Amino acid sequence: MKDVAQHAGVSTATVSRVLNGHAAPTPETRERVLAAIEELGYRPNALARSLRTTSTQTLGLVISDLLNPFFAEIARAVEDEARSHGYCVVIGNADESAEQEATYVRTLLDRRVDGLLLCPATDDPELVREVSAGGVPLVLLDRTVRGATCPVVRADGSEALTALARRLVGAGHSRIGVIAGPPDTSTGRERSDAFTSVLGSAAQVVHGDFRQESGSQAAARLIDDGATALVAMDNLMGLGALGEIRARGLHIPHDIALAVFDDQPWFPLLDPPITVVAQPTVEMGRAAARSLLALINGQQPDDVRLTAKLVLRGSCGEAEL
Amino acid sequence: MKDVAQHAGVSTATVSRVLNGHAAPTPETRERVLAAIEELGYRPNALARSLRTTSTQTLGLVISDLLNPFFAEIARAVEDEARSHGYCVVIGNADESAEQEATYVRTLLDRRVDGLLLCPATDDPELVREVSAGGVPLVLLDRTVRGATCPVVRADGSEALTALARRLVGAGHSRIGVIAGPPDTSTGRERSDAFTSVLGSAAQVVHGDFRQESGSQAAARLIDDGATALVAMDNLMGLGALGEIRARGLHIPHDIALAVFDDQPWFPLLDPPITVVAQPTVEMGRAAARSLLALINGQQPDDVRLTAKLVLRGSCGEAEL
DNA sequence: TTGTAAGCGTTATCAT
DNA sequence: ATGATAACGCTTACAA
Repeated sequence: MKDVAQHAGVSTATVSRVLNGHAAPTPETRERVLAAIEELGYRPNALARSLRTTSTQTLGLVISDLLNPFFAEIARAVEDEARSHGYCVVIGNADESAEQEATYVRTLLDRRVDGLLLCPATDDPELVREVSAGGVPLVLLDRTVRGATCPVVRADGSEALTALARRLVGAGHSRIGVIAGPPDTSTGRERSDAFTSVLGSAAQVVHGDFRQESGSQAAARLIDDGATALVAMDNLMGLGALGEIRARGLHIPHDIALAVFDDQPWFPLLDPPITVVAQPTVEMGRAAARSLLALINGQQPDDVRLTAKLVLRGSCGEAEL
Repeated sequence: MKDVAQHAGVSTATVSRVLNGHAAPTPETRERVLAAIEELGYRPNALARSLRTTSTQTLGLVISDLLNPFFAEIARAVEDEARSHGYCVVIGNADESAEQEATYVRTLLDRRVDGLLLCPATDDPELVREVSAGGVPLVLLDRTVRGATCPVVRADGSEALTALARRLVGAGHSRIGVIAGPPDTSTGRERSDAFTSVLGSAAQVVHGDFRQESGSQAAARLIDDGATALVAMDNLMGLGALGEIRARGLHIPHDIALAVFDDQPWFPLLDPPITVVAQPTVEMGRAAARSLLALINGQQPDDVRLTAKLVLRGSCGEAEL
């Protein structure tokens, strides 16, 4: 910057003014400075700028699992929305581990992100408290924590799930296996509760960890126990369940019905196509980013509750109904 | 930091020494400083530290498309490797757009990442030159550019592709449709070349853009032109091709054979399972991160060339061979 | 309109 | 072993 200033025959203050679009500099000096910048290939140091202004124009996003297409879509939407407001997004991948999540949150805070988007790995409000204590704007995404005091953006699947439950019962299923998420996550509990509340003793619940392997194992147990329908509460566990069904040579929906929470681009391509509860991922991501930006700008955004939709495709024997 | 210093009755210099694990401070003072840090909940400002040390302990990763599971896996591997060396990764999503890619690269450079991992959107060496001119360590991943002067990490699929081509010809296919990537990307050209070189006039090539929609369109054209086998040169275009095949009610492999470059967890679950050329994504990501770290440490890592493997599963009529 | 200079939170040099 | 102090590259009163 000093070089640029010298080159243009001005002070660094003037260079800074030109850089920041201040009204002050004359068109002439602006011209000269711009020329010098061009010639020297000067690029401002964002670190120094941030140190001075205490604003990084950066949002932190800590997600549970980058390999989960659900979160990948969300990350993409967050990024799009943030970019359109001149913000950058730094993504942290927690891998469904509470420790790694905490590590990432702290790293991002240390780097002074202007705000944080968090998909909490567990219910524990401790980490959220820590962030809030630091005074950093925070929005929870997809999942919430006990007694959350910050805005939350999520999708409500209860209606779709009860509709699905009724449908399965109507189709004659009396032993329905639920592959649920961890009981210490809000989505893990809520989805399972919404679904089973209609079912009573017809439902049998096995908890997984939102990953493929746990889906296979849960499916195996439930099938062994005589389930005639399986509902996986997240797409990765759904993938695992599907694998187990195939491995056993069972036919969908004749031998066993299957439905999955979260849609995937390839679900319609299976035979039969998979019935799902689809979350509005893009809208969730965008809404979360908007809420966070509002918070950063001193507003108090409300919680956002979008609704997930049941998409019937045939894997629950819809054709026969 | 000043507060911590006061609290502990020392200077900020000593606090810094404790923080950075210098040998100097006595166990006693160290103790006092640590206590003060704890009590005040002090966290060092990474921006200030970086400004001073000119090291951010951060790697930049600019990938073509976060929604592409291939890149998501790579990102994950890069992050794992980087973390194990105490580095953070900032991911930029270029969306297969050269402009957005350039924007991200510049943003990351402005934030003074210690090194950059780039999956170039096109062949154009301009951006690479820009980075190199800035003296920032750079490693190319998956794709290369014309006359690249920096280390490149990629997978070689030519052997697998020629084996696949021979197999298809042996199975009697004389009209083989190739859904290739953009001709201005190294992977787009190389894969298509490797595959068609064995085929001669039996191959018909249509270029897509590495995304699902272009895969459907290319498949439609090729099928209309009488192709009896389709090979998609990336998993997203493969997904599109599969959709088109299903939409037309064609049966794999009887009506048409299909193979895809890049494996996916759900490919084995289709009926028949999809034959693929599988890239070692995790190793690619890790190798790239390692090369970059080596570069940062002043070494001169060699190019890394891993090999992709042909996985026969049935979608090319292997059972009948 | 422009320049001078202080300060953002660190680290590192040089004394002590 | 510890403490002043300058410096990192920038922004922003305040003065001119």
